[in-house]
Amino acid sequence: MEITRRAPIGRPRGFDADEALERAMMVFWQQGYEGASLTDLTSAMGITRKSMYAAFGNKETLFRKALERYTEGPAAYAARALEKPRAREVATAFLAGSVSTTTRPGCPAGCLGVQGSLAAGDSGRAAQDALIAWRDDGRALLRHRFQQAVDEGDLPSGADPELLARYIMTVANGIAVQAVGGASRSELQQVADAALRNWPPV
Amino acid sequence: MEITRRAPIGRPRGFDADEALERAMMVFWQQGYEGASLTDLTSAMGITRKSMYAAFGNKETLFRKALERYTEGPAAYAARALEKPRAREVATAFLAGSVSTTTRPGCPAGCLGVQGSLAAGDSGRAAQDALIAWRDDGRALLRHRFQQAVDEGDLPSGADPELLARYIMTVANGIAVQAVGGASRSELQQVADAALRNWPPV
DNA sequence: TTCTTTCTGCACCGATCGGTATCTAAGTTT
DNA sequence: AAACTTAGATACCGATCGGTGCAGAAAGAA
Repeated sequence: MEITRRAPIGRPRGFDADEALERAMMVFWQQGYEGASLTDLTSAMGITRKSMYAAFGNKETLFRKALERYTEGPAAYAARALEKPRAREVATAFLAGSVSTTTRPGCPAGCLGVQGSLAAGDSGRAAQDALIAWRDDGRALLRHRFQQAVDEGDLPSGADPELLARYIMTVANGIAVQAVGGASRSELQQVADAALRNWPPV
Repeated sequence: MEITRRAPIGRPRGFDADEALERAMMVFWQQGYEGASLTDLTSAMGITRKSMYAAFGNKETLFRKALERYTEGPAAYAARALEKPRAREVATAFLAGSVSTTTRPGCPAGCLGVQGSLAAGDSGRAAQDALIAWRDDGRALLRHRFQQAVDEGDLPSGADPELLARYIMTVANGIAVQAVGGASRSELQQVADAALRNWPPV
């Protein structure tokens, strides 16, 4: 069985697909799905329409790939937060990550997972649904993590993991909206601190 | 001086401008500024493009008038909340109003002041700025109200009106995002209750 | 009646949308 | 060298965008 990975026949791609995807992610992050035109995207990516279609399919699949990259890049704070040993640290790290990612210098303000997912015309409905599912996934991960904390005695047995997860997600979403409105990192960190002040004691 | 309000010359308008504006508000509420096309708007309003332009100017002024109507209609809970005698009641009523307005049956989920204000292409930037200013206004009103509460001794002297206002606004914005994602009214009211659990005692 | 204004309805404007087609040139395989 | 694939550039597709122009009818004021 030949498993040698041979190079594909033909002229190799002349651009770095990862870097192009990174640039596309930034455009979607700032302008949302519908607000980002193909002209915006391809000129930021430094490639032609044809190359974009050959490499990524179409605008919608490009968006989905950009969202994946966002999850593993700027939004990786979420996965890291979930690994903290204590539920309180999970919540604290999640909100702190949300604050720093939505206010990172050199990146668009706000959260790609929230931008442009609220209102949409017909053409953006699929992207809107994808982002709603994305946020639901994040909330489910938090819920499972908090359930685990209850099982371990890390949270009081009366604590409601579903509610706690929704609460944290709500504050994080609000932080993203505030960031687009120009709120500074320190202002939002104060809000995050305030939101955690009523965290259930062990 | 003649102040008699005489009827304007010419054929009178054949539709109810208030009702047409109400319908337009609903479309903007659901689809955002850019996501709402003139075809969507005028067909919901039941009038032609020409009539719309004659009555409201253009799409942008129509949006601004719809936003005013929203402020005085569905979002009037904010003004009512500010009149409560105690700061705690202000915060409670503000969040409760936010929950009920973003999940009202027969109306789009979410908040017109948040929808479509996060991401925008070039054509939607003016509307985006208008909505950011709208949210800033709301936050300023809360801040002043909480400052007054501090002055009256209704809040502890160490309380930070700026932070409290931003905190409440952040939670309300997050509630709006959650509502678009399909969260129910009771789920969001629980979140609002949780957010107020750490309100400063008198 | 005459004037004025807005009505409805439809065609139309230039611009942009997402997406393709076509060309030549270039690089890597067999 | 032959086969293959991609790159870049440009022009184009039908559809839709926000916004107008024009026609004729309708209704109130002069």
